[in-house]
Amino acid sequence: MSVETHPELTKNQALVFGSLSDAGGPLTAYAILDLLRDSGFRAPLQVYRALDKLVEYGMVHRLESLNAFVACSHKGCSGHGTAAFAICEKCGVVSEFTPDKAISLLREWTQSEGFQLSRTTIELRGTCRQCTIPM
Amino acid sequence: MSVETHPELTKNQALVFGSLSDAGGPLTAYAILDLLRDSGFRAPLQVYRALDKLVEYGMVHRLESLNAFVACSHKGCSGHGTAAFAICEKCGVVSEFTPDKAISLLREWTQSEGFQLSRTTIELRGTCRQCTIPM
DNA sequence: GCTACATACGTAATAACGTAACGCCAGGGC
DNA sequence: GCCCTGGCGTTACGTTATTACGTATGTAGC
Repeated sequence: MSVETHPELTKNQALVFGSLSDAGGPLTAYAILDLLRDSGFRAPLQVYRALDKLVEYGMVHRLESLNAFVACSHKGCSGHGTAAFAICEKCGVVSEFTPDKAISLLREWTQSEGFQLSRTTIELRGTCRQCTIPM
Repeated sequence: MSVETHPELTKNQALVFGSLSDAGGPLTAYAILDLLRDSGFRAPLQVYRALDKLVEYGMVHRLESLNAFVACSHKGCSGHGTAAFAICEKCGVVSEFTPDKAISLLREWTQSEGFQLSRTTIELRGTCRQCTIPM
């Protein structure tokens, strides 16, 4: 896997990716739509189509437990292994990390079961350090 | 944690749990609502309220990536450690398992980050053994 | 008994999330 | 030119989840 830059993004894809990058955190599809109304977006499908591609390219992750999307924390990321997310329920901050060892244990289980793995979702909910005993 | 039976379920909770147990697989809240119309259910909230409690009791799991719910595979389950789910995208079968080692590795990460973990979601998407090369 | 509180419940309305179906247009291969 | 593909715009719709309000029932304190 190279450190290649993105496939050329279309205008809509670039706008959506820009919103997510600027936000620095998760946004729902409808929040993105609202942000991009001034840029000419009118319908959810415009957002979802762009998000589908961005997720496919590995530049954006979907947070299933939030119905939201977040730009991959690796700059200019063009795809890498499975990521996990820690989501603070107090402040909403999302931290992305790659628990390779845990993921390979999960992969071992799938192999022993004959399960062909295509996508892995790992999301941890809780309270981040900042929000516990904030003094 | 004892092998105690459930907290007494209310009528609605018992109906919802019954639907999920009988189904033997995941159901959406609205699918449950339809199944229970004859039992007097009229509105989504009746289902969601029961599901909230059942999830709290550990008797039902929510599958985030499916927006669906499934009865815990342990009979008379009254709560146990974090579970993971393998979801076959061909046949829809969901297998529950408990990857303790992977989970403790994730927990190690949260501890090193000072993240207070409250809930862990692990969902694997792919194709089950039955559905790969079905002959 | 009576009040205060908590929990479950029923209903209506609405918000939030996601998709199907249609048609248009631009670019590339041949 | 002709066909194919991919992205786009729009309308309408389907699915998932919650807010808000009112009622009923049980129980602890007095």
